[in-house]
Amino acid sequence: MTPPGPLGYNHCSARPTPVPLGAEPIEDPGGADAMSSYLDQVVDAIAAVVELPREEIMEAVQPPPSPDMGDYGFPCFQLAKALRRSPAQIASELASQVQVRPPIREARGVGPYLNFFVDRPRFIAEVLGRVHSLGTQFGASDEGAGKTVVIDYSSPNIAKPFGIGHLRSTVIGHSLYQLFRFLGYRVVRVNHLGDWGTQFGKLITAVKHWGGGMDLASATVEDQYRLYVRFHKEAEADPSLEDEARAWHRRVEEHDPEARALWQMFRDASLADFRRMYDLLGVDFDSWAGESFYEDLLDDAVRLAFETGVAREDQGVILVDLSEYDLPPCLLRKSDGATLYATRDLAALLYRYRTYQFHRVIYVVGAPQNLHFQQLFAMVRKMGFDWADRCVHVNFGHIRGMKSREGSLVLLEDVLGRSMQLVRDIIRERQLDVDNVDEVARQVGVGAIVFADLSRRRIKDIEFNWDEILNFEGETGPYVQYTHARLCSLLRKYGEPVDPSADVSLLGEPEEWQLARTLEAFPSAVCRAAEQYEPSIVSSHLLEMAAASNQFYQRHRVIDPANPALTRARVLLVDATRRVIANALGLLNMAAPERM
RNA sequence: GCGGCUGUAGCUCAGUGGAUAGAGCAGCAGACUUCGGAUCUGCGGGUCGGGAGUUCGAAUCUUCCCAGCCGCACCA
Repeated sequence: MTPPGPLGYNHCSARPTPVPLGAEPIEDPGGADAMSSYLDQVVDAIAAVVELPREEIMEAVQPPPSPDMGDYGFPCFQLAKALRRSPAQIASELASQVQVRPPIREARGVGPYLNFFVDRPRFIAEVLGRVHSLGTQFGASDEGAGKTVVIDYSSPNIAKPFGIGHLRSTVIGHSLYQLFRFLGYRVVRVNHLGDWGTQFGKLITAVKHWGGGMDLASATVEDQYRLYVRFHKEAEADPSLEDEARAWHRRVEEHDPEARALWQMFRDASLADFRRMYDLLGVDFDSWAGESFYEDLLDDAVRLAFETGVAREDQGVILVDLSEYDLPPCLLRKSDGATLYATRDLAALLYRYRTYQFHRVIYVVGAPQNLHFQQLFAMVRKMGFDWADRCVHVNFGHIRGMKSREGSLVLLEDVLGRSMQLVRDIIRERQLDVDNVDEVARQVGVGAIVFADLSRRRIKDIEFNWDEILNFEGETGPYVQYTHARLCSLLRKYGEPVDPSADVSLLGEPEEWQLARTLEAFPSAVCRAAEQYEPSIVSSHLLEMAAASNQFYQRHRVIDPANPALTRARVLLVDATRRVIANALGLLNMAAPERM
């Protein structure tokens, strides 16, 4: 389906009023594009000499491939066609015509491009001043004030243990929570637990058949999982087991005491296990209203579907015809009277709108359920609710190489455990100066797994690979965290307070300029990430900042007793970098340890 | 069969219609006798799945193929 448009942001395209010359540290509580005034000035300069709408110029201006070619570039191909002269000729003519005034320092024709150089010291001063004054709020905004976003994520089927496959929804959803909160939205985190349905009937059937000697009260999730796998194995030979499972599920729905007690037991055991994993991940929810929560609302939902004239009875089932949306019909009640996944999701969606009056509801659920959500949203639209277009399915590719029904599930607990152990090993082998080893092992070990997941665009499938996920070098979570820790170490060594009034015009090295530019671009990366519901935009920007930081660090000495002024300026840059990296890590729900 | 997603270096992936398609991993060769080597530098490696079209300009947009994955009413 076509996702609804962005949340009506004006954040990313907003043009704050240009900063007057000599302005003091910029006050912008919104924290929007700090330097868009530079782009504005460039566009103004072009607009004054070219017969093109401002918006078109804005669209066309882009950064040149190399910093020594300029800071902003305007391609002249289009003009060449209209003016019947070569683009290169036009570019150099325009270069001599445009008004060059601060903060633009120079305009130059570079081949077919009209390139601009800005006042870099001033640019750097503004970025660093802004980061210093806004701190953890650099990149944040209040565009979401008064708006509520409901995010449904993680939402595991708790008849199975927490597998690595569940991780994607959990970390993408939690990152979106951080992003939207950062942009000022009120965010309601909902874990729509899959604690209902035939899968529990299967577990009950399995325990009835093969769980004779099992101590049900102390059964672990692993025991449950063995039952689950065994059920699917046996059901291949004996399909009547499936009927039995459906019957047990119906008895749960009908409040049969025995069925209910068994269901409750399985649910409690699973939930305890899941909570342990959430604690490890640092993930929490505002609502744990799972499918069972909507039990009493199912009849109402089906009734409403009837009353609005969208549902009808057909051959013993209740369904909603969606042919007008080119979608297959959606079943709300089976012929045995039991409800389905779609029924519960419909009830949940209606409940959520009533309860939260959301500006947007986001479902972070795998791409295999694309059709399901198209049907769900089409159903509420057909029921006449105009908020149907505020519902978004944020889908993602699945993790391949595991089949939970066959028992080849990779458990999240094992992955996190091995990752954390690896961190401990590294700390011991390298004799690193870390006193809280367990805490750092958790931060870095978990961070590695989380980052691996969030650093790819969410739609892509992931092939699970131990070697790859346990590699901490290159474009990885530990790499970024290490960069941060090393900057912190540098500041510790410096030992004095950071001086926000340091003379940053001394920062003339290419690596310093490059680093400042990546810091400046952070707020707009945050915007794009939220607009596209795509945390990987934050992670790839984070990698850029880390790379720029490491290149700077490698080539230039920061603390130089012989040059205190330069030291102060570089310390300010280092401090700003460490702050922005920490902000970005926070948006990915990763810790920023100061030593590791 | 119908629909959707994906296809870029050996592998994993970036890539606003614009300048010489970039990173990391793996491989090889290197780095400051002082700020942390989980770092940095260099080298090799590309029919951007294929064809056609639109455009001054296409990895990017349109269309037709091909391949892989996913989905298509009594599972979730």
